[in-house]
Amino acid sequence: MQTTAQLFKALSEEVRLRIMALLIEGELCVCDLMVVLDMPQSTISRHLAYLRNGGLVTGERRGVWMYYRLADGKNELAKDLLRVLSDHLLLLTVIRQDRKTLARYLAEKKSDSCR
Amino acid sequence: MQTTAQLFKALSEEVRLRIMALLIEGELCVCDLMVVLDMPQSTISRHLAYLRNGGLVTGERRGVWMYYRLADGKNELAKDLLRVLSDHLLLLTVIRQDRKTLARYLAEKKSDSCR
DNA sequence: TGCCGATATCCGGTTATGCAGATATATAGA
DNA sequence: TCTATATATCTGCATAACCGGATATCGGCA
Repeated sequence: MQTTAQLFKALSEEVRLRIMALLIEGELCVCDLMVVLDMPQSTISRHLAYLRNGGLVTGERRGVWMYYRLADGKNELAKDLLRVLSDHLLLLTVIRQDRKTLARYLAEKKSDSCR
Repeated sequence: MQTTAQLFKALSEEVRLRIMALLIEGELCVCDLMVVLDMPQSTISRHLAYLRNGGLVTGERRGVWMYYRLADGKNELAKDLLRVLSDHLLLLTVIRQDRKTLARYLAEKKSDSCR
């Protein structure tokens, strides 16, 4: 119950929805998100912590970088919500814009480096 | 976008999830919810306002009483979420307990009166 | 019109959450 | 071990949301 409310709370914030939408495309590290969303590192990191606690994303350290991806965990509700949500998010202007920014950024970015 | 986040925020609170679960059974007035949830009127009313603003429920005045029901509105996301959510809520202990309390209360309650 | 009960909104106090800069932790490489 | 970089957490402050009691609004009825 507590957990269910927490799951919704994790999704109740614009920045976090934008992060979720970007992660639908595939895993990203914190510095990728900083660039695409143009926000300070501490802000990104704290929002990721919310999503992590809500069981929506998982982080994996790979060398210096933390890569985040959508959680494909045991949480049935999270999975169902994500399916419904992703269809919806793709219709929104902000999200489409973010995706374009991400694509442009990934194209320029040297592989293996984060800058 | 704003609206999407607001929708999740409306569902990010235990009391509001409990209200939603009770309304799945059918429409209820504020005083019904006061009895079942055992909370002061102002609290119930304010939570209903959140749900109303999120487009999740609608209220209809009938005489002195306001009856609330799940919104079957134009909001596609809300509809999808509700479908997913209701399956999930029925598994939770708190929700099952509330339903029992509601059933007992409705059985005793004189029809047409609110007490 | 005037009263009463049902509901919505206001008030104040407390707690949670937002942000951004500062600091701590962890890893890679010299 | 020392340094540099990436990320997480802490700090301080502003805003929003919680709660419950008090007050305002609205409909029904005399």
